[in-house]
Amino acid sequence: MRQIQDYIGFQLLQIHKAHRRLAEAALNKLGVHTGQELILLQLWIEEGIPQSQLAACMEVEPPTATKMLQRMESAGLIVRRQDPEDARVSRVYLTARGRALEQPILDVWKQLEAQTVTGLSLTEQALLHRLLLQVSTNLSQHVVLAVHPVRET
Amino acid sequence: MRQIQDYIGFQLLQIHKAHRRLAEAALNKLGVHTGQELILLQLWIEEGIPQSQLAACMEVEPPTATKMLQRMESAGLIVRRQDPEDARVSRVYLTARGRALEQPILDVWKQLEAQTVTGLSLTEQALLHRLLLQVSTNLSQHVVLAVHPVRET
DNA sequence: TGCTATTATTTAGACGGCTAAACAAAAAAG
DNA sequence: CTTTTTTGTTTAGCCGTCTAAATAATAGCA
Repeated sequence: MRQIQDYIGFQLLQIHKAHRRLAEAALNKLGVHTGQELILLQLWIEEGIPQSQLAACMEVEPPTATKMLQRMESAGLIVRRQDPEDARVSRVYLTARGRALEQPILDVWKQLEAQTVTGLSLTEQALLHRLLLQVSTNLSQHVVLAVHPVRET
Repeated sequence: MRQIQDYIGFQLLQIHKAHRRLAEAALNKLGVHTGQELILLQLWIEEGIPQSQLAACMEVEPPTATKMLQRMESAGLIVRRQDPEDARVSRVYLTARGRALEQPILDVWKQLEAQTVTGLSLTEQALLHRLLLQVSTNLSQHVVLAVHPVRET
């Protein structure tokens, strides 16, 4: 049987862990946690969007967004204000502190990307990107895997 | 500037999320959570290993292993027994329930892998594997990324 | 108008992951 | 042989992630 270590799926798991480790270390120095920078990234593009939309474009469930935003608000990175037209929606805005993180965080991502593709030619990078796009598509189909029943001996 | 969506690092993040989603859905039906199956995987190879070693080969910190094993013990998947020779180490053993999960879980992984590489030729799969190996190596160097100071306006 | 969906957010609680600090037992040093 | 150091595990507490259920406010419909 093939070793689990040979599975692409397993490699992706390990890579993700390593990638996260490096990102976390760098972002912590800026007072941010991995994941939060993606929220900021969206806000730098479009400030004041409803948090439901923020959750959607991050592909995260609403409760996850709620928690993260609560923490980011406590940390003084963002503020939330109720929409005057629709009292249900809460819109998210940057603070000066949140705005000031744009360049440093983009820089962290840039360095991390450089580290990630070290030793790969531009051709290989493009190829990897294409292959990962296919994988991404494959996994986004929300198929239901068959699960064989457990027969206890 | 390059969009963050074009970064290999960002693709890896999304892929991991999707992969985890599918794995979690399938494993839940077997009464297991993602991550726990990797512990079982190791135990099917080598039962009775010290949990420090288990943590090491999963590349996870000791407290993480402790928590997971506590839950898995509550769930009746494993048991932990103190080593008689060295009272510090706790060795991990499978229960019948944990042993019975071997085939179903391997099957889930096999299906998930098939889903992952759908549409890729064997050549492309080998290529992807090789490229990911390089990325894995790149990210395993525990370099320290430079972090530019934040200048608030 | 008033009742019923529907929609946006939050709370509660579980899980994987981490760091820092406590704890216990064995090994090393004096 | 006693003290100090090292090693293995655990506790506490934080963060991201999820699901299920509660809450609140708008929109729809009779």
